[in-house]
Amino acid sequence: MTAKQKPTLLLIDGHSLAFRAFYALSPDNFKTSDGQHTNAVHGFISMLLNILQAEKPTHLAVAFDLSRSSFRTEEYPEYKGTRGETPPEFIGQTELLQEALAAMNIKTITRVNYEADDVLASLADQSAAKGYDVFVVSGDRDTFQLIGDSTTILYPVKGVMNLARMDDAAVLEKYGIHARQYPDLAALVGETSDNLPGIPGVGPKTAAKWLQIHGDLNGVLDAADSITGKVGESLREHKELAIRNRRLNHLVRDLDFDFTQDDLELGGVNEAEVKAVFARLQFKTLTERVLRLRGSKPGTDTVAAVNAFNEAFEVADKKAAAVFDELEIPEAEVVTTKQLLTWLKRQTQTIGVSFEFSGDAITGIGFASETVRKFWAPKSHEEISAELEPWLSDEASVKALHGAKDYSKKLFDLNLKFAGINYDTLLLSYLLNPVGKNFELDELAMEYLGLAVKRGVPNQLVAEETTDASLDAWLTISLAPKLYKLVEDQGQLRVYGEVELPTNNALARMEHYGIAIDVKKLEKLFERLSTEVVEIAKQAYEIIGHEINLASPKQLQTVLFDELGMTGTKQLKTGFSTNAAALTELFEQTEHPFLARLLEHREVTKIRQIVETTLKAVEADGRIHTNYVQTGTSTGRLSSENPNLQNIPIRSQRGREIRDAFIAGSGFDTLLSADYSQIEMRIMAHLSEDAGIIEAFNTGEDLHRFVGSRLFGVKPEDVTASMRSTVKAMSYGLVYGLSEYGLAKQLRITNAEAKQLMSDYFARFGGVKKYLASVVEEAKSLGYTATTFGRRRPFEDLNSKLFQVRENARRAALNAPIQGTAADIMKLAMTKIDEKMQELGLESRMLLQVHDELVFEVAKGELEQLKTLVTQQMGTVVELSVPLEVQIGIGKSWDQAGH
DNA sequence: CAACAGACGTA
DNA sequence: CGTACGTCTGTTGC
Repeated sequence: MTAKQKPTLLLIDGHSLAFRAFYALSPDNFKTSDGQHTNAVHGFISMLLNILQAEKPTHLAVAFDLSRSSFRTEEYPEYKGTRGETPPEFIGQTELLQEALAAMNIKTITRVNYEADDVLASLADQSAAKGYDVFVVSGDRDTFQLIGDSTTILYPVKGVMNLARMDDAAVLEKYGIHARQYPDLAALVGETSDNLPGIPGVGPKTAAKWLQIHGDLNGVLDAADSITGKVGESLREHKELAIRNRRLNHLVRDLDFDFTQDDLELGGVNEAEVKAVFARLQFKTLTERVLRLRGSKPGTDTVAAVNAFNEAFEVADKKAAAVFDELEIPEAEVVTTKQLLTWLKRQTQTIGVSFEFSGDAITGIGFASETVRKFWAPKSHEEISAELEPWLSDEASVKALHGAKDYSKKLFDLNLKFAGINYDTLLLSYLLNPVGKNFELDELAMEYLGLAVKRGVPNQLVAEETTDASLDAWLTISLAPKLYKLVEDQGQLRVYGEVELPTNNALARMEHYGIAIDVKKLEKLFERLSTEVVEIAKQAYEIIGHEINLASPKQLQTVLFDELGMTGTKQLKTGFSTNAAALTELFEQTEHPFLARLLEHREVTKIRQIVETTLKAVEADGRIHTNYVQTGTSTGRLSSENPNLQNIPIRSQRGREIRDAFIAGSGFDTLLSADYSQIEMRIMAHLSEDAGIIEAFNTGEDLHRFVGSRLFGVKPEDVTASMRSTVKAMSYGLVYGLSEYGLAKQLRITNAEAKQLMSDYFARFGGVKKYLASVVEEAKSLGYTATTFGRRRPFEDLNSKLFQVRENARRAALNAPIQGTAADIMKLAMTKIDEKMQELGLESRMLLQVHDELVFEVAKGELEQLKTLVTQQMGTVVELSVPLEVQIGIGKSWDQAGH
């Protein structure tokens, strides 16, 4: 058979892909010098070029919705009614996109009263009938009904910008039904994004099961009477919803057009037009990619357009941060040891590095400059230490890594020295967006480079198939200067260079060392607690006369609120709360002995559970090596995981026994614990410049007693315990954005009393009031808060129309600079202490950080020296208007070292 | 088996 | 309706 290329038509839902691009790329990074956002246009064109390359269509059209109204909204006004307002950054981009498409000689189609998908459906059907292969790009799953032998849907999937190729087999695999049945399934299940509720209780699985048996929606409805159970009942009751949904999700396939497929044939782009339009968009290499399209027509070029283009880029180049170059990923090259060393020796620029591990062993290392990718597979650990370690440990060989701490720790474990790390793209991206959850290289490449990295995922459009370390190294070196520039522009260079980056070293060492555990002691404790649990549970069962699962809130609700007839206090989604606060309140009302047993059971099982996970985390060296996550919080604190050593119990006696099993390891004398006393209140004093609070700290008087005496107008010695605890609750509450309502609830007073208390407080400590108000005001106008070191946290919800959303943002914004400054201070102290300890060659080690506390393992004869060093460094990292007080404790265990 | 809610440990 | 976390358990729905 002779191969003649079948004509292939590519149809795109314009809004759908533009929106998809908008959310994949940050608008902040795609802006022209006059402030027009272009991320949606850039992403769209970039995606389009990828598809053209991958599918090689001969014909192309893009359909746009004209407005939100269509014949569907006429029938059902709530259709798509849940969609929010258009984001302000998106405004104007549709028009720009249409201009860009026009310049590329791509036909755009709209139709009054219809949605873009109806246009696509009609074109797809009519073209398939004429022998075309058809690809439809749409984020609307309703288009699955178009799938056929010649029609395929390219559907955007989550994460980085990718398109899944949905044919009948793919739909069958994902949903268990054929593509033609999909709209029936959607009708039964409903579509939240279109504001179309489905049959209550019916999910995709149930719907698929019915359709497999009964063929289509009509079949299911006809058989409704024979479907048993709750869902059957629900179906009979709500069948008209499904019928309506099916009518609305049916795509119109017979629209007439005043053009033919021939008019959609891809010709060349109009070079002058493209240059003119793209110059306005300030797209540089994207323009080159477009002009490289097959059959570009240079004919109508004009001098003016070319000049405009060149001029635009002279301006734009100076504003490099606003302009994106389309990047070419270089080919990876596998190198021998000799080739690698020769190459490394010649490099003067920063090198991107990424390691590949198998277990603990290094199996490969990627290296990259902006234009080169190298991959080296060492033959042995010895080869690494002999050949590469000189470069790895060379301070002057500057490196860029993504997540340097984890690599440093692994290299410490392998006894390799590692230095010269100036760029950590993980930390840089965290500083740019500390609220983010995903800091993976691929995601960052999409957001900051406009680059969709493909790693050979099947069933997706693949531009580049590779998974090796050299790609990570190249992405790292490509991201590093851009992220660094952004961090610099935001004034966060200090927090990066002085706080985050150096903290890497201290953390890598702490994780590498780990903390010693008295395993026998914990095992005994576990046994003892288990016995207690059984005993307490037995007593509880006897009281209510039967056994239940005391860990099940649901079963507890039945016992408490049905069987025992108690009146619940706090309402949750699933019924009344059974948490400790609620149980305590119930106990005060009823004095029912079951509640006492239950509360004790809760405490003991919780402690036992922590003992169990702690024990499981002990490694072969008898120590626990937690993982500190430097990107784990939105305020700048660390978090600790696997296991979390920042929430080991201390308040209850049973809990403290766990701390008693955290001990100094063999060869070490004791543990030393150093903590900042009341650091957040001190920062509040400093930031607010409130004379009263500052005086309290400077006189050395107990803070709460001092504030209490001012607030209640009595002598400090006459402040009663209850006055002091009221003041303490309020002072701490303020750091967390406490409201009158919250204060009233906590102190069990009326709202009016709480209001009076707060206004008295603010009257005496006016600086605090002024400061707190200014934090919110500034965050509202700037869109972020900042610590004294410049660490930012963005806030978008401070002007939300929804009370709860707005209030949540307000409280978080009040707290962020305080908690964040405390975190900065602690990280800085850790770095200084770590550096000093290295410098002095101490054998003692820093092991744990718990936000305001550090735990050290003290080597013989070093106690006094370490004590002085730690107190000195922690106390003097920053100069505040109040002293930074450090408390030191020493003991054989963490519990004994605590205070 | 995964996702969610509820609970609870820490600063 | 006081901030910031991580982990476990039961439950639900896949």
